[in-house]
Amino acid sequence: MARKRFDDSSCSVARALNEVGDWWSLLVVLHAMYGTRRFVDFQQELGIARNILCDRLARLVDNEVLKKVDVGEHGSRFEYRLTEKGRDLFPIVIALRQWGDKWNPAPDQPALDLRDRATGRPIRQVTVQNADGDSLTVRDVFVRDDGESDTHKDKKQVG
Amino acid sequence: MARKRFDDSSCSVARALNEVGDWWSLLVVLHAMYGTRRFVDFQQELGIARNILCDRLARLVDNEVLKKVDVGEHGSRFEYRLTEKGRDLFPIVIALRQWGDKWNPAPDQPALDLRDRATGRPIRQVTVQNADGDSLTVRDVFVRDDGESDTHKDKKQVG
DNA sequence: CTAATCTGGTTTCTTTAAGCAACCTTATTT
DNA sequence: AAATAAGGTTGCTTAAAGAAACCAGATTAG
Repeated sequence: MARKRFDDSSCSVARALNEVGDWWSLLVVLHAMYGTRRFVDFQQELGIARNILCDRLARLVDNEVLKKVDVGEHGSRFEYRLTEKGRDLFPIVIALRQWGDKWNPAPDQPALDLRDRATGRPIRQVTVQNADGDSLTVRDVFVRDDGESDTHKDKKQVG
Repeated sequence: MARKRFDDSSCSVARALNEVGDWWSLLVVLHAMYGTRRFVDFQQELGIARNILCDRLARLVDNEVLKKVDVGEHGSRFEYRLTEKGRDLFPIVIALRQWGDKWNPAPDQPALDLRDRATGRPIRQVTVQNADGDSLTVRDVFVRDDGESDTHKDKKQVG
């Protein structure tokens, strides 16, 4: 597995995937959102190998998605907490969850029922929206070229 | 790399990552959204090894994210097109792009300027919203337990 | 009509990462 | 004082990723 790196890619999706796009990283972030903070807890909840967890935590800390906090009464006790950058992954995690619930629902259990703490009402489906808040599909969006004026040329479709 | 599978995981995020959570799959989907449909085009645009591309395309087809269309005049010409399930990954891809643009902006190029085809105005930041359309953070959301009544117990924080 | 090229792969080989288990060090608990 | 817990590290095995060569059927060029 000589993984290809995307650090230098001009595509921000590729660069994002470089930081959180492997099998474990987003799950670590997800569990951090659930409230998990300790090495052993991540390890047990995820069933991840310890050396891999070490590596992932270190990379997430390097990338400033997590921060390692010395919470040791006398050292040697740590917590991994989400940074703002990490918390900003929230829409991505939720969108993934909703996509999974929609297209690969668990055979038995119902989907997690996520709600607004303030009102107790369910959250909305995560969507891409225009300035008015209307949901958009792939086909409704185009890439505006760098110096594009008001005349529309061929509008490229895009993700 | 004896990768761990999450097919059977009760967590829909894990199951989603099982389908599109590896380094290449989401990039293939992204380029499909850009309009790419042919094997060679994916290969050149992504710089992916051909055998890996084969594998990823096959898996995405298996998972019904893509469909393989025989567009051959006399066979032996194929296109890979997004299914509805695949197109439904749009918010995830856009959220990833926005996250990448925000936290790891490309040194030189500006971020892609995505706009609503109908109005020409920029799209919004993808967020998690409550029923009224207000944006929510991790802390604003909780998991409602299965048979939870109206009395609130400990509301678990969640992603 | 033949040779070159394109498309969509498959095969082989090498490198590297994932997984597992054992071990280790510094607290803290019993 | 011995046992346990936290947070790793080390070494080994397995499996996946990458590179490059090869291949067969269709198309195009000469």
